[in-house]
Amino acid sequence: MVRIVDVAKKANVSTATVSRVISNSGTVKKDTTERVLKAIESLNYQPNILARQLRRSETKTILVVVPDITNTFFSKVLRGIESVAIDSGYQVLLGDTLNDAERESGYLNILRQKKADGMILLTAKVDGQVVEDIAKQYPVVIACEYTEGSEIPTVSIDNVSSARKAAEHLITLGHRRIGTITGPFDSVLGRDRLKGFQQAMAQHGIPLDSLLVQEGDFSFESGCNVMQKFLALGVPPTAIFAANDEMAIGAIKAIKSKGLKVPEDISVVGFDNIKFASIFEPALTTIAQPSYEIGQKAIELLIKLINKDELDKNQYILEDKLIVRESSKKCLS
Amino acid sequence: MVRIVDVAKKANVSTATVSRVISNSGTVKKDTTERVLKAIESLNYQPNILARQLRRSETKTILVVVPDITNTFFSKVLRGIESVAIDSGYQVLLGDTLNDAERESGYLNILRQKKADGMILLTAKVDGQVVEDIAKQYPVVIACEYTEGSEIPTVSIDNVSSARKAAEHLITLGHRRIGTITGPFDSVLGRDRLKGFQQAMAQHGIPLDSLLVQEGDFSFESGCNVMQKFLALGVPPTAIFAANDEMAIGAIKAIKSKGLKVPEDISVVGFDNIKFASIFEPALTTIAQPSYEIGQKAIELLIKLINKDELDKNQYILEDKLIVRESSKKCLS
DNA sequence: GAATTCATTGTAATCGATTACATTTTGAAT
DNA sequence: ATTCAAAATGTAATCGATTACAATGAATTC
Repeated sequence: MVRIVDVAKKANVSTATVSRVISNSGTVKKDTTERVLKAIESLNYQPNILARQLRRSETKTILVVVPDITNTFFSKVLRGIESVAIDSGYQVLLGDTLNDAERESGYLNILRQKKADGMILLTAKVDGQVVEDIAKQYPVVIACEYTEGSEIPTVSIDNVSSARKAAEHLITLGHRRIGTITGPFDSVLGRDRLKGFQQAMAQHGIPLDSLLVQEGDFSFESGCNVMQKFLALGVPPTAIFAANDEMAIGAIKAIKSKGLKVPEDISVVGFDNIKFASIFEPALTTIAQPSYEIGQKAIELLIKLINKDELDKNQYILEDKLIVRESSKKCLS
Repeated sequence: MVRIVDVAKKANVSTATVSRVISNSGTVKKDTTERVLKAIESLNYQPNILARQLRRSETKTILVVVPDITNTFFSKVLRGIESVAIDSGYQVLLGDTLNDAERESGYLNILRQKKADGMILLTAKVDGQVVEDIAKQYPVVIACEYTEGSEIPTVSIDNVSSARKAAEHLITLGHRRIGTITGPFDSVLGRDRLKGFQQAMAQHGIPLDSLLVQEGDFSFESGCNVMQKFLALGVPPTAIFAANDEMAIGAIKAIKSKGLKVPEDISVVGFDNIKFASIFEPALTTIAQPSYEIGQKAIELLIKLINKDELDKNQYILEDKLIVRESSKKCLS
């Protein structure tokens, strides 16, 4: 292995000078620089990043904790994160929690052990206090989710108002008996989207039927299962608001397999606008989150935190958008 | 920051002893161990991984280079990799190349700089020789793709025979005029799947119409575009073999938008069996790759390489499976 | 009781780059 | 030619854990 001393020897300078050349400090004479560069080239020298990291105590790595990497919403956020990261000289360490709180907390140690300079959480299942504590000591940004009263910088859409918007869309179409497949109650996301749904219903004076509020876990399967329960009710809902697209698609599959049609018999609205939402048939009416941009903004904030720059604010709310496609329609009954 | 010397001082031992306790060397007396553990606990000490890495010159990190993280096939492979990695004490550094060769080669430096102990490539767009050279110096495993005559360990299915199987399925159904949407010709994957297709046609004595072989880039959009070209032909094909599911779904969308039906008018077969293949309508006939297992096997091999264990063989071919669903049907014309 | 072995612990070198501080060189000013 | 500041370079400490080697002490053997 070629070390900095080897380069120094070859170029007939000290290691300090070589290091200066590498880091472009600008204090090295032109011909010395050239000599060093030539030596680096001829030895095919690559600085040992570990040594640099130890000395500078920085890793140029950030940890991204994702609940489900196979969900294209998250993978798009991740892509936004990664591309800004690379351009800023950072690498991305991946943590896929499989929606498991224990696994999630395991990843927190990576920060404590200084294996990453900061962390972006795309999920927050573990105890809020634990995250708060970590965030006091290390740079942390939460994306997608948002915790009230927290000091941790956040990038997300306004989930409550988006969910309200989605529900209002259905109400405006004349639906009254609306079922909702929520996200897990132990996630803020799940709770917020339910809250928005409830607000819309309340504002239009529609009483809430607790049978029509069922918890899902953001998976296709859970959407399917919950919908089957709805369909088994004496009076099934005429419309469904699902807290994400995967569950919405699951619900539609369940509806279809009962011989019913979407949107003719039951309207369905999803959330996220994953890649597949527009491809699926019927194309899904959904709330479009600016996934890529959420990722970009999150990493920008994180890098500012790492550099101890001031943030102008703590909570960045990006614009969402209701995209009306084929899966929702006027209520006929 | 708490250092090992702080713990040593508090427990009244040397740093060596603390280190021994941490690494479970088993040579430390019971009550000393307890004393050290207590000190670690009370100081809330976490070893600085950077220092350990430098000293041991290992990072316990592996780099995974993916062509497209939003493709659920790759994210499932990635998930397989990550779960085995975590269980073996490794972390995953993510490299999303966006199908760009330049970006891909940028990631290779991570290995050279010792920021990862090894690498798994889920793509290989860069010059084969470059990869070969890297693989001579560092542990590298290629998954999904496979290069003939290479020394680099590989995990994949037999793409040629799988593609042949898919094409034969269509031929057996009576199709003769079969179009294929290939992967990019600069990827082995694209070439291998085309080769399988050609073999099947040749074996059944069906002459190849070069108009019916069109290059795609594995994206939904390219599937759509190529299909439109096929449909504009004087005699369009009665069946399509697409080199991955995303393109197959794109093709089906194009077919439907012309007012034609799948499989009644045109049969379509895909490749990969992504999450969405069974959900889409018509459910996609496709080749199922054991994505999760490919990931697991790849990381197992890589860890063996890192530990300089012997591999019993260099190329692991996993079982694929033709899954016949709704998108393919007997040829009527 | 001396010699030997083994278990336990300590001392200090080491990984390789960075950088504070020290020293030398350069060039301008007088 | 001398002085002095600025520029360029060098020396050596440093980051924090690991580990080769050394040292100590206890147990065992003869």
